[in-house]
Amino acid sequence: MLKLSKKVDYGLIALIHLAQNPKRSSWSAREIAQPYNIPAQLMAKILQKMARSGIVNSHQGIHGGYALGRQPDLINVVEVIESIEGPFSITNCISETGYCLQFEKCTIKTPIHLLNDAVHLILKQLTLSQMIGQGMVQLKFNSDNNPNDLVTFSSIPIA
Amino acid sequence: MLKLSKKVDYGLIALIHLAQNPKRSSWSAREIAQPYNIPAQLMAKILQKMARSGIVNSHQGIHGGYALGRQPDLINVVEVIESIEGPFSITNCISETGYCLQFEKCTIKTPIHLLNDAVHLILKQLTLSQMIGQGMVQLKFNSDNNPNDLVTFSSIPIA
DNA sequence: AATAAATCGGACCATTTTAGTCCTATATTA
DNA sequence: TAATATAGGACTAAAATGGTCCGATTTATT
Repeated sequence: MLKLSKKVDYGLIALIHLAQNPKRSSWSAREIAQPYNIPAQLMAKILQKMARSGIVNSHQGIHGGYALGRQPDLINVVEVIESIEGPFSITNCISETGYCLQFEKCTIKTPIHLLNDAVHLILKQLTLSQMIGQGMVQLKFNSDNNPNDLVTFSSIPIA
Repeated sequence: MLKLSKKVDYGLIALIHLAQNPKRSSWSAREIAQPYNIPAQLMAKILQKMARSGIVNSHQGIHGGYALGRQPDLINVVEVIESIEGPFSITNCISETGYCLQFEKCTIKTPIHLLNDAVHLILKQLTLSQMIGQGMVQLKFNSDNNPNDLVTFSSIPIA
């Protein structure tokens, strides 16, 4: 149900690790995976996918490994998700090739599509620099009917 | 990846069906399921779950069936998700009994928690009355860094 | 009273998705 | 040339989801 996969969790952990250790020019998949008890080969696969989309740079060879491909403020969560799992969509009928039996009579297309856009925007706004605490508060939103509901992104836990 | 399940889709379709047909006091699971090509027994299970949490009322017997348990503006998407799938959480480590191997060293707890709250709030703001087009635009949000990004919930498609 | 049509709910099975492993090839440095 | 990395496809294992079956109960109608 609307869950982030472990692979994306692992990808984010890896990126945060790289962002927080900028002095080393390169980390191997194994080095990144070990302290978090993540299977090294799985971490390697995830880093390879992020490398294909330019989120990280890789180099092979005996002292090879991975480094951030961009500055932390230019890496957002949607990109990470899409690099690991393909195009982002909250539902089965958006950007889907398969035929949907409900399609013609489907009454939820419009609201779900709007939900999709809202979640997509939130994920796009959350960057790696915010996650490592170097960004200012960047995204906040509230609603017309409940102005007291306010969510503020900050890397510092909100009391 | 962060997908709404079919069961939730079906639940929403059922609720919209009930909301859009207020003249009939009761619809059976089969009647609701049929026009959308949804398996009737599965729809029955979903309606039963929504009945347990009061989203719909049920009555047994030969002319039994389901009706909305509340006004459409008092039913939101989070409730529907939680009635069908249990407590809402975007990740594996929030409200989880199982032990997380990454927990002590986990670096993504805080950002993921904030993401969770943001998505939760969006889902809470979207009500059944909005989905059937009887609500005004109710939720909009933007961000400090990209004020032009604006998502507005409306049951009328935005051009 | 009997019957028909509905909900209730647990057990079960099938399918799909996700997580993780294995293996071979290639690159790079010492 | 040996050691240690990435690249990537194929495969297997595990978990989540989707869907079915069945026996029990409720209730309106005949």
